[in-house]
Amino acid sequence: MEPNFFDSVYEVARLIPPGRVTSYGAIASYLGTKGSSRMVGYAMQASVNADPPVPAHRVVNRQGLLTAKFHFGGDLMQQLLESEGIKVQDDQVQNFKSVFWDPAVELAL
DNA sequence: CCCGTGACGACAT
DNA sequence: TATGTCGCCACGG
Repeated sequence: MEPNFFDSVYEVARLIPPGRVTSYGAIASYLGTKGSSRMVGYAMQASVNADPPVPAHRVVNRQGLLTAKFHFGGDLMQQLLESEGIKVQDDQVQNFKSVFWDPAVELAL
C-alpha cells in the first residue's frame, strides 16, 4: 500500500511544531489538493495506522474548532493541545490565529 | 464501474 | 452574522 497522498499528509502533519496547529485546508492547499481538505482529515483517521504516528491532534478545521475531538474520544484532543500550551475553550482553539501554523508559509521556499 | 461516505471549505441566502 | 447547500476528491464496498 503506497497511498502517496496519505503519506504526504502525514509528512506535513509531522512537521507541525509543538504548541502550534494547522487546518486541513492549509495542508491540502500545500499539497496542491486544496479541494480535498476532507481527504486530509480522512487520512488523519488512517494516520493511527501510520508510523511514526502523526500528531493529528494538532490539526483542526479552518475555524480552529476541534472537530476531531469527537473521533479522539472524550476531551483527549483538548488535553493534548493544552498540554502543549495551546489554550482550548468550548472546543475552540483560543488565539487560533497566533498558534496557526501554515505549511504553505512556514515551509514556503 | 457505480454509489455512498467523510477530522472541510467556500459560497449563497 | 448565522444557517443551509454544494463541491471536491480519495477510498471502501
